[in-house]
Amino acid sequence: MMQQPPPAANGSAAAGSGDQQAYHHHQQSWMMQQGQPPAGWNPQSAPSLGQHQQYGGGSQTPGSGDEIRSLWIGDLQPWMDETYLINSFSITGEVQQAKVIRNKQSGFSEGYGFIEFVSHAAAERILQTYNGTPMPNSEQTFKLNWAGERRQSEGPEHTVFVGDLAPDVTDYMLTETFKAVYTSVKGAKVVIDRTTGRSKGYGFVRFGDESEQIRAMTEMNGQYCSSRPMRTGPAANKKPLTMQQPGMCFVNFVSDTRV
DNA sequence: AGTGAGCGC
Repeated sequence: MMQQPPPAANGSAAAGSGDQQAYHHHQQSWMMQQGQPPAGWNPQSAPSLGQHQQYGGGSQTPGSGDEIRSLWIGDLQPWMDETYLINSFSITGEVQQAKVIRNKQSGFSEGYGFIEFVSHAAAERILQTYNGTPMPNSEQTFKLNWAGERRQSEGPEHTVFVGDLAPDVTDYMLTETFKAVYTSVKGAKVVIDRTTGRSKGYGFVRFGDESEQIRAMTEMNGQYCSSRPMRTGPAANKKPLTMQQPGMCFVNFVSDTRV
């Protein structure tokens, strides 16, 4: 059944063990090029049907086996496979295996996956260190979270839609642009086309404070982020907080003033 | 161009 994993996979772990806090160099890579597959990427051999590759060994099961050692990772581009994920964290020497979830029919990546580390502590360290930092060979940043959880539910949030974004605007830039003005900003997300890896030119900013959200919709309209003025407006809420009666259409709280 | 979306395909 389970044979020894390829030596190469474990080799990196061995090499990286020891004291390695040199995780990454966190730079603002706003100026990076649009995400492109690395040179080695071969589109012809893209989806390998039926092959679920897992790298690294699960041989060493340290200490308490019930603790969560896996992280969920999202915003993956089609060319980001298990090897890419392993390599992304191999410097830590703490990654054990990675799995990209693929569509069974097409074999294409679903855009997310799971990475297992040697321990809960290791996984937590990686989560803290890497989340939100630039991914190798990509303009995107790591989107990590604990496996087994649903999306982070940080309570009720108030969201503003932001359009007309310049192509280089990242989550970080958008977040900071609003944070500079509004203290309750929880984060921002620029919508990325998963197939191209490029920004769709719009995104969302989440506020903890509703009054700030309301203000931001008008105050930030026309303000610059990167090279272009933004356009702000109410965000259509696709995840209703409560069940609503079917067929019953609730009031529009905000008049649609976007043009 | 224009209202994301992500837990084991």
